[in-house]
Amino acid sequence: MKLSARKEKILANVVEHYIPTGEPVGSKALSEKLGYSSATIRNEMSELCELGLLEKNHASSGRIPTSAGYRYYIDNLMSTSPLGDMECAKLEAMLRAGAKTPEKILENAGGILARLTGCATVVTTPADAQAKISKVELIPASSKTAILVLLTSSGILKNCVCRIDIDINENVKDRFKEIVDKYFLKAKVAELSEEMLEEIIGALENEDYAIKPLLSALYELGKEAGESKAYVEGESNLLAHRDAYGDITELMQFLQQREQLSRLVSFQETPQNSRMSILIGSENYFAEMEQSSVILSRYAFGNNAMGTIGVIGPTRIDYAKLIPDVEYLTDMVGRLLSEHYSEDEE
Amino acid sequence: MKLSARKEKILANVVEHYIPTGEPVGSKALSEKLGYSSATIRNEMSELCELGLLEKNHASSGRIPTSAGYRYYIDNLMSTSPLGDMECAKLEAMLRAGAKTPEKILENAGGILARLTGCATVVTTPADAQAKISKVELIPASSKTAILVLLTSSGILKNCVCRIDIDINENVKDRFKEIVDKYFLKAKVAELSEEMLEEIIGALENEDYAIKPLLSALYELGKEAGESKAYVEGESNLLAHRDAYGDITELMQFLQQREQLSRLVSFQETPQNSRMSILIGSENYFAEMEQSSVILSRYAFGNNAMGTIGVIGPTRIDYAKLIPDVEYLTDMVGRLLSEHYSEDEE
DNA sequence: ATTAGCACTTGAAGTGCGAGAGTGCTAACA
DNA sequence: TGTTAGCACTCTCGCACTTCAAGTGCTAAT
Repeated sequence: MKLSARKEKILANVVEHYIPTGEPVGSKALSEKLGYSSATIRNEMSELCELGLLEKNHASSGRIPTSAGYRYYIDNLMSTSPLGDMECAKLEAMLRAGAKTPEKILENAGGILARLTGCATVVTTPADAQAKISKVELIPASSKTAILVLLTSSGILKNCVCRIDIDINENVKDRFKEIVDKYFLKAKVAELSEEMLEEIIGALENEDYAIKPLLSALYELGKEAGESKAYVEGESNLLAHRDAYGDITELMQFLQQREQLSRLVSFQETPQNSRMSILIGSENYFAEMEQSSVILSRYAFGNNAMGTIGVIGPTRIDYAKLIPDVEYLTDMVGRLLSEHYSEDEE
Repeated sequence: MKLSARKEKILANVVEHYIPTGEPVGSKALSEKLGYSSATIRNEMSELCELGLLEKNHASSGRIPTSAGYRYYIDNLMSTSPLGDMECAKLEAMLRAGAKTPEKILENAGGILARLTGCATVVTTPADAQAKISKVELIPASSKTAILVLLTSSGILKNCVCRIDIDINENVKDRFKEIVDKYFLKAKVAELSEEMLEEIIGALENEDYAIKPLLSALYELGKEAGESKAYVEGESNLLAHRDAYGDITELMQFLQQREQLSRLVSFQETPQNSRMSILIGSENYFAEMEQSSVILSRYAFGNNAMGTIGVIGPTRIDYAKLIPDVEYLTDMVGRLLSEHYSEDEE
């Protein structure tokens, strides 16, 4: 669908007026700005309504953009400008300030983005379903407690504490190492399965049966390394945009369900071509997100591991400003994480 | 302060009527219920107002309890009944379901309590400032990355990934172990200080200087083990109680600041006698919490480590129901964590 | 000490009305 | 044929006004 130049001008003006003010825009205001009479504008707007790009709140009020309207605007009309050097430097400094561990980098990034944009942000932990288990360590912490550490080929590291009911002596360690070498090492995390775990446990000899908890825990760690987990930050920022929502309670409740969020984010990953993904209002799969837009971008580090960072706000968020913000922050996060994990460069 | 039996009856009835309905209660309703004439009730209520236990929203509407009113009610008039066996069993099952790691136990408990109470919950990680560092492990993960593990005498375990710019060979390990043994092992985490860290780093010989990041990271881990961190769950539940708040935005924003929350919770720890702590409305130190109440309880496990679990809701929450809920859940969490960590029993 | 009665206060809810913004449609115009 | 002017119509919003119910404080009687 290609609009006439004049329709595009009108659409762009409606969007750009509506986003900051939240007020429906009428024909008169545009007529002054664009030099056509209000009647002409009205005719054009009426057609834009029929095309599904604009809509009215009630029979007689100004027009506001529909999801499709925003979509057309973003894809064809909007121009974004990259962040200024000053701002980049400031963000980088903030991001580096608390960057002691990968978890903190992500948490920090979410918080910074939330403050920067005044919206809620979602951050997912890095994961790579294609990664292979490259290292497993078992460290006795006390006589019957051990720490299990797992490292994948893409640089993802997971660990947990595990309790078993026997002494962790050399024998146990050896037996564990044997099983790990045979079944877990070099295995793709995506290919770990309940069945496989049960098979391994089933094959345990009697005296080795006590190490079952270790194997279960290891399996869990592997699974975790393959699946990214979503965290939300700055939800309360959305309360400031309450006027853009009918009832904001639904949305807030939705944002507290991590599994749902993971799905929300993973849905975006289908378009393989671009790193950015924008879903506007009704484009979102979830009914609770109908009045919201999501701007997502992927970060990557190490060998193929990646996660997502994004903002969630009302459909009338300032796309032109937020898109570069999100983009820059994901870049930085990827870079910081690489610095943390990489072995060879730097 | 001791009230007459009749005043107590009136106060109790006001509180018990106001909590579920949220409506100010007038003299007429009480007169029917208590058998005194409305005028008598009015006189008594007027005195309760002067005592600061009741107040009016506006010159001519029913009375509602003040913070002091709730306080008197809770301390002297309220009776709580323990949870039923059925409910206990259900909660225990839910809690055990996802209880694979200590972190998950806590997260899970927060979520369960939030759903159970319809309020926000706050959970702090276990910490013990008096604990000593009992074990430190350094595990090379790749040529220049290592995992650092720290265990305290009270059973708290912390770990992180650390990157240094030299190969982690036997030499480095030995040197690190030497320093750990000398300065960190058996040290109280509360006594770790920046100065001490700088002193240690200052004393490094040239060739050892590269292990500085390891020492910094270790210091951070020790600090973390001594300080508990607060997490909130179920904030969106508070939106359902919006009518109990003027503007809920302030509160929501407050709940997102982890440092503030830690303070909110640590303030409660002063009364050493009891495990439970209830702060009502203006009893809270923070202005943002003026319209909220907090019910906190401590869990403990292992050797002296403890944390807090609690609910946050409007001042007119159902104390009689929530107090046993919180109590039971903290007990369970303590027990579950003990099962995870304990070495000797079970 | 308790109660009945009465005047008064206050907020909530409903009504009516006019202003303002904006639309759709028709007819005139270049 | 595309554009514009004009007009009747619609809808929201704020304001003033009324009414109603609930509840109070106070005084006087019991």
